Amino acid sequence: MTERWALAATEAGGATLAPLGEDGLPSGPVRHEPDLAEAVRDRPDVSRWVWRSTAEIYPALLAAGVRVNRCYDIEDAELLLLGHEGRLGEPRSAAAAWARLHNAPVPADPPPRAASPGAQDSLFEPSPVTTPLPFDALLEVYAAQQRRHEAAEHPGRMRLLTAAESAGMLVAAEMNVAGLPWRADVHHALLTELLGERYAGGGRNAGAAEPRRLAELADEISAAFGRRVRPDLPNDVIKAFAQAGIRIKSTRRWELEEIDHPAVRPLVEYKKLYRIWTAHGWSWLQDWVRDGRFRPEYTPGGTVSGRWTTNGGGALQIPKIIRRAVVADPGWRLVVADADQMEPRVLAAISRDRGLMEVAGSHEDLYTRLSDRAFSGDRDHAKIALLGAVYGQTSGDGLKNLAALRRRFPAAVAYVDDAAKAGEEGRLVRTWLGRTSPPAVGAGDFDEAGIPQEAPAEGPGQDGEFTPGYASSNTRARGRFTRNFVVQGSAADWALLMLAALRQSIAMAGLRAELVFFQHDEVIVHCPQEEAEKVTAAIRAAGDLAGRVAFGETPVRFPFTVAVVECYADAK
DNA sequence: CAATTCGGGGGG
DNA sequence: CCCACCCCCCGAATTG
Repeated sequence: MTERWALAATEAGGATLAPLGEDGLPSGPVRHEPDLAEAVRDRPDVSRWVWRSTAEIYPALLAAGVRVNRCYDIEDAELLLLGHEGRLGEPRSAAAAWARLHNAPVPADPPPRAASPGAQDSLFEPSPVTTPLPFDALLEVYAAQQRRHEAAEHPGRMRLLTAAESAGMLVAAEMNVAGLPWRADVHHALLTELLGERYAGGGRNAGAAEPRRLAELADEISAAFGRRVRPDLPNDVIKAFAQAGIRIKSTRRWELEEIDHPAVRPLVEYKKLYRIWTAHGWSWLQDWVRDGRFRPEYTPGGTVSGRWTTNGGGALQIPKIIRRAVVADPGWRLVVADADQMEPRVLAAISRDRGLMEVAGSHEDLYTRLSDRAFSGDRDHAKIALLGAVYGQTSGDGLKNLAALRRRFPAAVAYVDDAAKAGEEGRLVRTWLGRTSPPAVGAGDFDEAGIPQEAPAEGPGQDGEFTPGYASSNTRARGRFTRNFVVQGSAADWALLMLAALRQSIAMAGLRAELVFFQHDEVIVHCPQEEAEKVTAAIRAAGDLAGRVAFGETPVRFPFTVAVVECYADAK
């Protein structure tokens, strides 16, 4: 039974819904029911719910204990379709889409909601990226979107993309409810261990005195300079070094570590601890951790490349040391799974470079295999060369090694070179599934004030270099962006499919396991200890399945490093 | 006064 | 190699 139904919530908590036919238009009458969750619960055979916005409607269903198998998020699809059509920047609300269909005035999108620290209460509030729209108008937009998929460069992949990102929306909403297990007591102990006692008074850092350890380090720094220096003010530090006869351009850590001065050690230590204090200190804990869970608000596709962002709490930048506070519930485990060398494997799959596919056709470390074949066993050189190719490195040792890479893996390097060339020429590029780069920003592609640009850093002339003789730095930056976009974005495509497959298999197996964390190439599943093995297998299977679904038959493998741990910090 | 930019450092 | 890609977050400095 594969049925699609459209669903909208009414203000009174009811539902408006209708079955949909092949063309995306209603195949039966529109119904009105008094209870949104009941309406969904009563229709277990519906295979996909079509609605305006997952963030708007799904939290209410989850709060009522109702999960759905699949959905189609119209406003998310609108964003992807507009991007594919080269119209990114036009309003993406369903109301705007409807207006475009009818040549009516197009309403602007409402501004995005700001982060709401620790807001338990905001959990179940609608998250409005949206302007109201009548139900039948919404259905019109959906039907039109179905037709727009057919006009895409690869309709099948585009359908996969919108379906996968809709699944990502479900995962995000469910992870927001589950939360990442977080032991506030462990975090507190850790802060005290690192920073010393916190001075009384402050809920907030602002205005509060520094913790003891920071104050001590500040004193050490001042003593080393022989005068009072504020270590958190870069200007002050640069001046102090200048008076000591040492000229530095910035106070970045690696620059400080170059110099020989007694202030360096405490300064570097201060920076490390200061960062923890301000970004993951006591006020962070108070703002973001409730009832043993850290609940960031995930935004699937929050970046241009399709990677996710979070709307507060910095969930995707948890420092390694702070991960000691992420601890499974008693009797439960964290299954921490990291996709191995995801981006080079994806490059192999999308470029279909014979040599690179062979290298990536194994679960073994990709960089080691690469170095055995092309870099006489030097893994670091192999890794730097590959990353340099993907990032568009312009200087350093990577360039030398890039020449070797180009000889051995011509199709792979040509793939990213072509993407760079497209970017420099102002063309759009797409990920494997069809997520499309935004158009270049500055109107013309010429540099400000027409200042003549120097020739590109040619270095020792590489053969096969495509770079036109004189490209502005903006143009070259654009090329690096599109070069990286096709790889990073296609990797995000794969990760999204993997996540969707994992979510499905956990549900199908009837496990109590729950997805609690996702960070580009890494997932964490929280599960009863006895489920850990099944979860591990499910993750590996999801990776394989995602590879096949995204890229078709390919020799490329997508292995994971998996750790079953009680504490996140103990993984890898 | 609030909003924006900068410098630095965390993640992948 | 600390450079190249995508981000978030903070406090201070600067700008409106």
